[in-house]
Amino acid sequence: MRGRHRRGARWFSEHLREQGYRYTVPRALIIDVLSAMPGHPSVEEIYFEAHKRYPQIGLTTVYRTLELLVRTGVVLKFDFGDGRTRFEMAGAFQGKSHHHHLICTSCGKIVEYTDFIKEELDLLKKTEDALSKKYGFAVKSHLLQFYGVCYVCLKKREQP
Amino acid sequence: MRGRHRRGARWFSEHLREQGYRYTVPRALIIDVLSAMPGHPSVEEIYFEAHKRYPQIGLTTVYRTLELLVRTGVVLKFDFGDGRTRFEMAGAFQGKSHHHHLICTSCGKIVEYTDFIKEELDLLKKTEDALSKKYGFAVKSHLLQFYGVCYVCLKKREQP
DNA sequence: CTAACTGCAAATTCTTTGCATTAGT
DNA sequence: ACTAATGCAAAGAATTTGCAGTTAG
Repeated sequence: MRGRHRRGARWFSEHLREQGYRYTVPRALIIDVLSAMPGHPSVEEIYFEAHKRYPQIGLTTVYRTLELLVRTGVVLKFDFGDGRTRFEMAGAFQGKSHHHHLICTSCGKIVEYTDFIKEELDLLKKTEDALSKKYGFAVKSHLLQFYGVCYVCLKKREQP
Repeated sequence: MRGRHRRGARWFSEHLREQGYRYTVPRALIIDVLSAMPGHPSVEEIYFEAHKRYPQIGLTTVYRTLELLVRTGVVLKFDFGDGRTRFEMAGAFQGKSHHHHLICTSCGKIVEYTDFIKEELDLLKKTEDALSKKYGFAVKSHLLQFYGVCYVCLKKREQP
């Protein structure tokens, strides 16, 4: 894997331009910052990092930029149920492959798994096609998450 | 299907009691109201309906009760991306079978589909087992949603 | 009886909007 | 230059919390 698909600033610039958007300093920065952040940062966390490098950035801009990047397919948006929206670069822009999430409903721990993904993706693709046909939808994406209790929390419950 | 699995007040009463909770008037009412509501009502909508029959109910109680019912597996909770949390009775309590959702990101229309579900559930079950083993999680549930643009919105886009 | 539950009001938290200013192309 | 994008302050919306009074078991 190792960044094989990583995209440079040039690519993002063109990607945005093509869709009629400008490639601005805050946008470049947010892409850069998010690409370097592990896990699934919230708006606040992204703002915090961006602010370190460019103190005049506003929280509003972070909100608006993330919304734009999600809309143009550069960033993925998740709700893991902790009350804040979380983000990550779409796989292809980070050298990561497509993955799904396993969420501990007790402590919030998130595991990204890629095992078993191939079979899942095949079935999801098949389902997408069938749904498109049957309901006349242009299906664009899917969300698959598993919820449970992680081993740490399981142990805590046994002997509290 | 036809309510084959529908549960009566007695069942809910015992279900809550077993877990150490009381079966109160507001709780009974919310279960009743939600069971009768089609689609995926928000907290406000559930409150509105409940309020008709029992005007002294408070919005806070609706929030707290739904949280409780979700926690005890009676109700399912969804985020379809419109900024409010949405709910429905878990399939078995409504005579509905397990289903997934197809969401129009343009107008918010939700389609519940049950086609292909059997195959999906088989694979999801298999994945749950594998994830449980590999990551030591006790997997409790999953969420699968498809996003796209419905035919109405597709048409609007062609000729605006 | 008495601990759990309720309802109100106030507080919090996340997110969006309006608008004057700045900056990309 | 011309318009999209930004940043600030203020508004808005959903959800949570504190607490005194009520109710189920």
